[in-house]
This record gives sequence, C-alpha cells and structure tokens, in this order.
Amino acid sequence: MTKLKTPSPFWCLNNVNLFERLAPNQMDALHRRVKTIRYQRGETIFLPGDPSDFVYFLHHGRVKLSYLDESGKRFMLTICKQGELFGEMAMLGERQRRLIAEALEDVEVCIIASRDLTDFMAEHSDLALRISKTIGARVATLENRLEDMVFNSVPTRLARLLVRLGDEYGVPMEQGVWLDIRLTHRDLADLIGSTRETTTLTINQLAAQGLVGKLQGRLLLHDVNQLRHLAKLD
Amino acid sequence: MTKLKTPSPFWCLNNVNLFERLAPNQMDALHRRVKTIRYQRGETIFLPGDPSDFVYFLHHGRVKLSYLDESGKRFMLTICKQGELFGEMAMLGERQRRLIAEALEDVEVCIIASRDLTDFMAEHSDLALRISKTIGARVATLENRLEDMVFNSVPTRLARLLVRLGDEYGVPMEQGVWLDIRLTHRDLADLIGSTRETTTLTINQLAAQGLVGKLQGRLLLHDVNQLRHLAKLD
DNA sequence: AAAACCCTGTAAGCCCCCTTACAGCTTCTT
DNA sequence: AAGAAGCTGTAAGGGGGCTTACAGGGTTTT
Repeated sequence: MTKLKTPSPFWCLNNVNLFERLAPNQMDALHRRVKTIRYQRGETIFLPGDPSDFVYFLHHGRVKLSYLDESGKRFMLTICKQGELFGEMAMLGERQRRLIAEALEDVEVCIIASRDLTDFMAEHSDLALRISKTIGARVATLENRLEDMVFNSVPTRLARLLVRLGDEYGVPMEQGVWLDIRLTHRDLADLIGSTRETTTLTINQLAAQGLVGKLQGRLLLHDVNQLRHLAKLD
Repeated sequence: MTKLKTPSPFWCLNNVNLFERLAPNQMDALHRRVKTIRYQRGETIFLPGDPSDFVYFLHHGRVKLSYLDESGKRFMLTICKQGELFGEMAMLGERQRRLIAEALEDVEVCIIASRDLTDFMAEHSDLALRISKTIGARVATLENRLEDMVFNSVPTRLARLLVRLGDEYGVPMEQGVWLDIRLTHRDLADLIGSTRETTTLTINQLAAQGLVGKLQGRLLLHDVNQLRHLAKLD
C-alpha cells in the first residue's frame, strides 16, 4: 500500500470516465470524499452478502463481476475496465451485494460512500444525468445477457462473446484480431453460462475451422466475419 | 376512444405510484404533457424496432413485456400492473424498443415524451430520485431473471414463478392462494423460458402432488410452503 | 350454429450439453 | 528445484427438456 506520485490533486478520479470534464470545484468536492484501495490479482473486492455501502471507480486494472450460486457455480456478468464504475447498485437501494467482485489483475479502485455520492448528485444534476446513462448501459448489458441465455446455444453464445471481446480488447494484427486480455476457459465458460469442458470443446472446434488461434497464451480471432455469422449478428 | 369522466384534472396520473404525493403545481406541469390511450386485450402497444420516444404510465389494466427472437419465440420479462411505468428505457438513451408490449387485458395508459419527462426531472429532483429507484427495481428484476435462467431447472423456475405470482396476485382462500390473473400455459412458459408442453407437464406434476389446482380457469396454490421449498427459497 | 382458433393433455424420439473421469501441461508456491 | 495447484484436452454416459405430432375441449368469431 505505498503511495503513488500524484500528478494532480485529483489523480484518483482523472481516469474515471464519469468524471471527465467535470468542473474543478466539483472535482475538489468529490475528491474529499474518496478513498483509494489496491487489490492484487485474484483478491476478492466484495462478496455476496456484504453491505452495499460504497460505489467503486476503477482507476486501474480489470475486475470480474459474477453471480454465485450456493453450489459455487459462477455466472460472470461483465469485466470492468479502467475508467468504469461498479457496485453502483448501492445507489439504487441495494442493501447487500449480490455480485462477487474479483481483481482479474492488480487493480486500484477509488471508493465513495453511496450516500455521499447521491448527496453530491442532488447538487450536480449533470453528474446525475451521467450516472443515469451509466445505469442505462448496465440495464442494456443485463438485457443482452438474458436474451443471449434464453435464445442462443453454447456455440452461438461463445461466438458472440468472442466478437464482443474483439470489440473491447482487440488489437488488429496481420493474422487477425488479438485479444489483449488473459482469460481461462473457465472464465469464458462463466461468461457464457456453460461448463469449462464444453467451452474447451467448442473453442477447439472453432480452432479446427481456422476461425481462432492462440498467441502468447491469448486468443487470436482469425476470421471475425465468420464469427459474426456464427454469432447471428448479421 | 370515448372520453372518461374526470374526477380531478389529474385523474390520468393519480393512479401512478411514481406520482403519489407530488405537489399540485408539479402535477399540473406534468399533466399538460401527458396523453391518454386505450388498448384492447391482445393489442400490441409497441414492438421491437419502434422508436423509443415515450414513457408509459399504466393507469388501468395489465401489460405483458417480452423479448422476441427472430423465430418468434418469446421470453416474458414481466407483467406490468396498474400504477407502474414501462418503456422507461427511453429515458436512458434507448433509441429503439427491444421489448414487445402487449395488453393482457383492456388497458389505459398515459404517455409522455421521454424528453419532456427528463426535462421535468431536471427541475424536480425528488421525482428524479423516484425514477432512479424505479430503475433500480427494474435492474433487480433483470438480475433475478438472469440468475434464475442460469442456475435453475424448469421445475424450480416454475415453482419460483408461482410463488412470485402468489405474492403479487394471490387472494387467500380456505383451499389456498388463488391467483387473480388469467395466464395460459403458453404465458407461464414464456415467463420461465421454457416450452408450452414442458410447462403443461410440470404443472400437472405439481397438481398430481396436490400442490396446485384450478378454480374458475385460474391457478390455485394449495401448498405455498411446499412450493417455496421446490423453488429453493428457503 | 357452425366454424375457426386457441388452449390443454399426452407421448415418443432425440439432441444438446452437463457430469464424471483422467492425464498431460503450464504456472505459481515454497 | 520440487511440489502443488490450476489449466487444457479428450471421451463416455446420461438426462433434462425441446421437437414433433395429434386429439379433444373450450372460446371466440361470423
């Protein structure tokens, strides 16, 4: 927990999309309420049942957000990236966490008591608008995932996931699109609501067709168009 | 489309939970922006792809909200009741409807342009807070449904649905709880993400165990505790 | 009153995908 | 450097639930 060098007094909020181009006095007011915490890869940030007291701003790193059922099965809702916020349900009346949040890499988060943030929002309606947009996006994600689970088979869900990951983490290369994120088959399975074994099988079927490959332990999408087609996205 | 007798100038908003105990001048301002429409049982209110221009307040009756996939399969998200709002995603940046809204009974809705409502919210922060709570509840519903689909089997999902319907529409009787809502097996199937045939079978298995029955074409829950148990809610 | 339509009941067949099992790897821990 | 732990690959087996098919009953339409 050493302290970082601070290029500006608001360094911990500067990387947060939600606070882009906020007036300095607003930033200052917000900054006084914020605390910074770091977690190592694999650490748990919060668990289902924990009190929903804080909202988290992800300053650096990636965080997995998943549902957990009593038998320990997971369903990963999303992976949060630098600049995004999570745990925002605390603002909407959630009392206990329903998700588990885990550091996929070493991360640094800023936390603010949801009370403080709602108070702050009441005085700064532009921020309120931004937050409601953020929550709208969250709803859209949930809707997508639900539709996906209800209507699509495992191969389709996997193809959709890969296309999505390509959009979010893809680095264009000559052999295709390289996914700059480290995910195990277990992670992929949790993301599509399937099992590790079935996911391995399905990935290898795609590989056999030359649609995907591997590079430095990460996935390489050789033929995004074909994947799009399998994903029923065109 | 004859006009109703209007007991108060705001009659069309009086039944809406969101507007309870709003100041008269607020009501008045809102009222000028609102239009009332009626639909008959079975009519479609909006379809996927329609522009998301309006927010709907359900003044009277019940409305089905479902996803539709290209093959025509449905997944019913929820049934809106008198006093609730729907189509609220229009306020959160949705451009086109993703849901289909259908009148389950004869209904009467008030609509307001989402633009007008957001403008109005900017000036009346208490309403903004209420709406964000409403949206929080919507998110919670979505999360529940998603978890349900991912983790639970058809019998469990059906039992959960019945318990939920009991809470929402149940009328206590000597033989159990009577569901005061008319739902076909097709509806139930759409609500749990299954098929009509499987749902019929599962219902009849519950009936064979004496857990449910029928009365006047509606379901009667004979043993809610047992259902709760099947639903893994205790 | 007849016809059309939808709802309910039942059942055979099949297939997707989960479960279980194991073995060789790679990556972290000590 | 060795051991532990987790990741990947593969395969047999089984089952939950979807598909398909059909028939009788109820309800709405004309």
